[in-house]
Amino acid sequence: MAYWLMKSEPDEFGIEDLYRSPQQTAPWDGVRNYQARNMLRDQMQEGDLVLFYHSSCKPPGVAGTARVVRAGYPDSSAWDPESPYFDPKSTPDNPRWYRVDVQWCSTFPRLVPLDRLREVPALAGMPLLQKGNRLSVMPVTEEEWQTILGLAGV
DNA sequence: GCCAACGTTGGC
DNA sequence: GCCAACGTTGGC
Repeated sequence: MAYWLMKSEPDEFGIEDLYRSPQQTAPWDGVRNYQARNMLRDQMQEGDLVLFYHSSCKPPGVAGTARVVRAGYPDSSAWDPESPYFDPKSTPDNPRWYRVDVQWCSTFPRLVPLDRLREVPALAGMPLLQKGNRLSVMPVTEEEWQTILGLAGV
């Protein structure tokens, strides 16, 4: 089983939106970056655990956890002309983009802010904290996972 | 709103 | 295949 961190803007889709989804489950779609796509398509497996990160908000940080309940499958929003994620280069016969389904697991009693993550030496290697990193899906080590859950007080 | 960093596009 | 221009991300 692997651990991941996934970013979402809470104005668009935050952990409360996942909590309120049917079966507390939602597709994680709209990822349009090849590096992230490869992880969604090739690596993320049912049962993997996810840190749900809130970005582009005040303050940004880890808001809770989720679980992958369906491994990578084609992101049909790419061939929906009505979707903001429409990409005419992706077709059902030759899908370019992928998504997974995630289910809500926990909302932290308090968000663990990005500032706090930066203070912890054990987390210094996280891609999230590297200058210029823009990946919206990234792997997390078990040690990092445990450290962040510790910071969240859970 | 700014801007650094990075990815993508397209002319050549 | 290079690289300048442009678009996007996301913290500040």
